Amino acid sequence: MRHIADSTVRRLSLYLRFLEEFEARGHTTISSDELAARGGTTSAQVRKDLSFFGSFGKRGLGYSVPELTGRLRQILGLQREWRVIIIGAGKIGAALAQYEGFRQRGFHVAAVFDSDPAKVGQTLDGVVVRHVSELDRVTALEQPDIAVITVPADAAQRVADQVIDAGVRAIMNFAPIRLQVPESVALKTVNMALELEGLSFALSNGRDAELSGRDA
Amino acid sequence: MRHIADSTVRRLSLYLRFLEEFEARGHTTISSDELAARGGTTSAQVRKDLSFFGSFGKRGLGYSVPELTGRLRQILGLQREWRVIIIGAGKIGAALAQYEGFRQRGFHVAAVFDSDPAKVGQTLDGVVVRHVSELDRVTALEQPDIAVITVPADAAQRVADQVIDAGVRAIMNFAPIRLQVPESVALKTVNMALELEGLSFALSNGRDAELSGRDA
DNA sequence: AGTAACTTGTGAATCAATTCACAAGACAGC
DNA sequence: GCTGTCTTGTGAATTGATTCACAAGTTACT
Repeated sequence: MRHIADSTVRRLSLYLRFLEEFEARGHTTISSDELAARGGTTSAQVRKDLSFFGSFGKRGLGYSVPELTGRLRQILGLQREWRVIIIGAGKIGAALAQYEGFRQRGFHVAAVFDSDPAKVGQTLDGVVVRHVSELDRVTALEQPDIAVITVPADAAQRVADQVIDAGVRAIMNFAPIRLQVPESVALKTVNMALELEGLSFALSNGRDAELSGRDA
Repeated sequence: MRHIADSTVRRLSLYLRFLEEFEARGHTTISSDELAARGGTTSAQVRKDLSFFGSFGKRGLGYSVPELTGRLRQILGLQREWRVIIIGAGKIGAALAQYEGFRQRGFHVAAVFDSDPAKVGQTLDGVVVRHVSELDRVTALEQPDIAVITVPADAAQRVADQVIDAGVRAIMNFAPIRLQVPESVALKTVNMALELEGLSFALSNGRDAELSGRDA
């Protein structure tokens, strides 16, 4: 398969959301135009995004909502359940552990770890917080797919190395640091301060220096 | 000023971080090459990013660390303090209210709101949670610059309209929904589920369908 | 069966971002 | 002050993403 841009994958996720809404409302078909309007893009963009993966529509008719929903789930790998571990049970880690949006979409929080003995043993939405010393043992047992790192910046790289050694191939990093990971490991970093600075820039430089990012 | 890409602004924020590290270590000058290596990009990219705003370096020498630091702060609008309000004192709202990274970078949480009477009156890191019915009154008084929206999806648009009416010109949205805002309002949306689905895609499609996003 | 009204899928064209490559400036050593 | 070594700043070239535009299907209607 040829290279798929991150922006394309992000839009596919959005399309899936909208399709689920349409499905709930009983619509059985949808046009690229309707999907585009809902997602703030153009019909050509929608068709191009889908064309990377095949031809799912019928000319003159549009797309079957259930079929396209299924295809997108398949493309995005959402047909199976992914096992997630969270390392760092601070404010953000705890919030994520209890976030319903994850479970709903098939991301199962299999374990939560922290280095603070005061936090170990606490229960977050049914999952007990374990001490990080158990990380290797539990990881070997649970075979998690994704590690969410919500530890302080100075511990993040160490934790990343550890979970990669243990076989984790996808990391979502909330520490404000650029993690070094091998080519074979997928990495996404969410940095709140960076986002806020984007807003600060926009406010300071007016609407001419417009945001071209994820939001229109 | 001509249009500045979101990706450029994001990199400028990163350069600023690295400069602060270099400054702390006592370095007085830095080359575009060093900055690039630290940020996972190329020296040409660094110079091009900076060139949108002026010429801050000396040929043969590089950049003065304190000077470039100051320039970047100025460009990003970080010389002043920004007043932030958070609407929604749930898990994520509370975590953000107490996040040190904000304060450190000049983002001052001026007020937190929630609609749940049980939450109203609680204190988050020195800020009392107020009832949303006070939103208009407090906003008129405090004149916040940025609103962080951490309410459920079905309330997010209503809250956005309300703060925009009240004069807020930048919104950071954590609700999993596409907010409609006027051209003149800067908007950033952070959607955790979307990010996780990006990882799910990467895991399902191997390293060929590589992430081209913020992480290398 | 023929016509009109739709809508997809996709090469070609355009627009945007990144990388190349080099002239021009700055300093150090002699 | 001349030579050699750096490193910036920036047009030009390249690479990548989006938009255009239209042939090719599909259905509904007559």
